[in-house]
Amino acid sequence: MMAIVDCNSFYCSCERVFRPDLWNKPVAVLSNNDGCIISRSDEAGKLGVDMTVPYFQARHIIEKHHINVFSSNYHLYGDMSWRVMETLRSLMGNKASAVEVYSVDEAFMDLSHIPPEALQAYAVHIKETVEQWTGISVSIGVAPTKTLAKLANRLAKKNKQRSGCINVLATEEQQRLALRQTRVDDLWGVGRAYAVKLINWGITSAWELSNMPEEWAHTNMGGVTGVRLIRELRGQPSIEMEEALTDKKMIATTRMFGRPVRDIHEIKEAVATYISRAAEKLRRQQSAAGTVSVFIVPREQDHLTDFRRGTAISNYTTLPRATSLTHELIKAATGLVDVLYEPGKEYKKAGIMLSSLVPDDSIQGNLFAPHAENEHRNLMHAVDNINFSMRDDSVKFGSSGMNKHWKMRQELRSPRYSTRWEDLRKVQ
DNA sequence: TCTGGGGTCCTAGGACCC
DNA sequence: TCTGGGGTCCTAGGACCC
Repeated sequence: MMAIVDCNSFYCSCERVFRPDLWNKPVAVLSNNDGCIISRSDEAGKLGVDMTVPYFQARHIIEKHHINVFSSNYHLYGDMSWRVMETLRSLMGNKASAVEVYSVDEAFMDLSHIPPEALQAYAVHIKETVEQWTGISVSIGVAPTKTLAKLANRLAKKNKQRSGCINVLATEEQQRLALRQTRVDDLWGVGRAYAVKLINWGITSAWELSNMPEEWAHTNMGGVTGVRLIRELRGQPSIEMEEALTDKKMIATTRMFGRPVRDIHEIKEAVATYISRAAEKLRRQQSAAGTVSVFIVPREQDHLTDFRRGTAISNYTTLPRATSLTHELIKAATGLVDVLYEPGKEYKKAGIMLSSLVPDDSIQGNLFAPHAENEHRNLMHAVDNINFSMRDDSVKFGSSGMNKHWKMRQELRSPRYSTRWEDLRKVQ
């Protein structure tokens, strides 16, 4: 059997761990740039704060009910996430393959060693341990496949009172009932596009979908992906547990600007800053990038297009040799800005992507490489160390700019309680 | 006025090869 | 007029996830 452990209103819960005065109070967390709501507590939900609505639209409700709002604080969430995952790993005896970290607030666990009659009690044990050790409350779904576990968890969250945030679908009877209660567009693996298709075909419940032939799924739902989905719904495991800690295949950094930008130098500063951040991640996993892509999004036509897909203008360069050196990557990226930028236009967003990642075998320096190259590597290493131990961006490249007028807004961020000494919570 | 930021996998189709 | 068959690799784009 498979379990999914999912933190409840994760970002809000993180904010509350260090603020007991907010327990049982409505809380909401904003996306980058204080753009929209990306997490809200149950209390805030009941007051009418919906997920993904723009902040400016929810603002009147927030002010009226004195809802506590925070800009996102990824240092805090990242650290709390690590604590939760470590707790799960230790519960599984630190067997690496038994816990798969699926996202910042979710993990799959392989419970095949637990006898069916003990699953419910074991799930309670997991929940209580995580809550006691980390202060974060979780919901748990248990079922024979990942897809059914996700479905079980959804139902558990929908009715927290009755379920106690735990739902075990051990028998076929329970699974069938759960499938009947779930709409097809609420399934893990069915997004907006497939939902429309399915409903047009008259398939509305997960149960109905699970009864469709595999060949049908193959032609109509993305080939093997659709077949896997159907099998998973029928209780045949078709999505395996994945290796923990695999290297990224691509690293991206993209941001909205805090205000529209028309100056090419500011765009280049932003791009250089994003590259620096991505290159740091690149070196952390000991990779080098063979391709650098850049995109910028003009402000015009805002209302004509889906703002997420936007009308990004993009281009990429294939480097003569894969590299992890920030200044080489910056040079390529700012060169692309020259190609993409049109004078007179206003831009609202920019982003970069590092791809064609390969292991950087020579990251330790290479005896036969030119002297200068090793110097560069040592420099990068030093910069990473300083920025890690002191403060972000203590040391940075001049091309990243000093003033950063384009920088995103983040006016309501909480302290980094658990990752910065100076932000440590004080107790009287 | 004000709408996030990462990622992954899969398929189709073109280029190219023998 | 009539013009094979099979394979691989790569890329763009669609779909999904949180």
